[in-house]
Amino acid sequence: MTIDYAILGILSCRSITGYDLKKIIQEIPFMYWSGNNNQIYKSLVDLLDRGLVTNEILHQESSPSKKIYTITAEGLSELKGWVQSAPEPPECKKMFLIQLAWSDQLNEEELNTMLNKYEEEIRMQILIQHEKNRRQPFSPDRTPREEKVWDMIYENIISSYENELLWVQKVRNEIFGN
Amino acid sequence: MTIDYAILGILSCRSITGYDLKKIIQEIPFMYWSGNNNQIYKSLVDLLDRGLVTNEILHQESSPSKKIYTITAEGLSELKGWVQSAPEPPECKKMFLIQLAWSDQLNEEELNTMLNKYEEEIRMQILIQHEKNRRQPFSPDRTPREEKVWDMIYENIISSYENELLWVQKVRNEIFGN
DNA sequence: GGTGTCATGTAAACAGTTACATGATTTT
DNA sequence: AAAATCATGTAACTGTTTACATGACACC
Repeated sequence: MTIDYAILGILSCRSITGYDLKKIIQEIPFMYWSGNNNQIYKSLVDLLDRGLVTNEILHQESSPSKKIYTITAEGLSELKGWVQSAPEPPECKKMFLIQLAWSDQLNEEELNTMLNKYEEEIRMQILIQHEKNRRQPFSPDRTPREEKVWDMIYENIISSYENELLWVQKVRNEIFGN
Repeated sequence: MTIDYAILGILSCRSITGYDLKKIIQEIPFMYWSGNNNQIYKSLVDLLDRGLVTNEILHQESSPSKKIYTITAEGLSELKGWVQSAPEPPECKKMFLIQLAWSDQLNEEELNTMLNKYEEEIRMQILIQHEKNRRQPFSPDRTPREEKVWDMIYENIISSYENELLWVQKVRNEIFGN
């Protein structure tokens, strides 16, 4: 599971509880495990078994006990190994392309409405991204280089959406233009 | 299941067997259900039950019998309804961004190697896409407008990869430049 | 004689999401 | 008094991928 490496990465910056990991992963936009993410509890047990993390149980009075997870030396080298492993190409699920592919039954007005809705949706996503970046939920910032790298990651996401916007405009031009 | 609509769409162009559907879905790049895709057999049963498709069984001597699926009027209107339904934003899984996010353990050379590998991978994907387009595995081409739409879909995929290339170059510049 | 294609499917594994359970505390 | 937060987790479901099974035929 690749979420394992997302967990190891976050733990490489600071030791935290599963609950906090869950919130961070939900907030960081490029960690696409979006909705209520309960796989992390299973992953943490797995990482413990493999000796890549350890945990310290804090019993609190009048509140459930916390488990604070910390990455081990083996965890760090496992993470480093994965980071350097062969990168996969991006996998994009663009449902809209499939909808567009079968748009032949629609008249011009209906097709135009489709494109408008998509454009609006993309604009909304760009706003959401900017908002997420503004709130800065989590960023390691251990070194100036890392700071730059994280900036570039956020830029990647925004630029993907902006590229999509340009494309919609081109489609409209190509089909309805001149 | 969204693969249902991919199936309905293909059947809206021509009546074919499940086997052929499988091959077409595998070949069309924006139908991302990639590997050996056996869900379609289950989907076809489902679509039959819902009356969105019918099938005609051809018994062949000395060869397994074929089931040729045809879309019904209800299937066509179901498809039209879905096409016009609210579009989802693209969902991109970019593992590389997660790898990059935890690259702080690497030295400059190792980081540069990572970026080079990713750039190479993206270039490879662009080649594969162009090759797929060249072979033209399936395109409906029922109307000039549909032809244009399909061209734009292919352009979307290529342009996403090209945007990714530009981004890698920018990252390299931002981190190692000047 | 082994591999590949045609054509259907089943079974199992894995990944990811949603819903639910617990139980105390804090906020509205 | 109701809702949200803290903190852990389980169970069930959906979606996707991989592997396997069948059986005839064609190709090398």
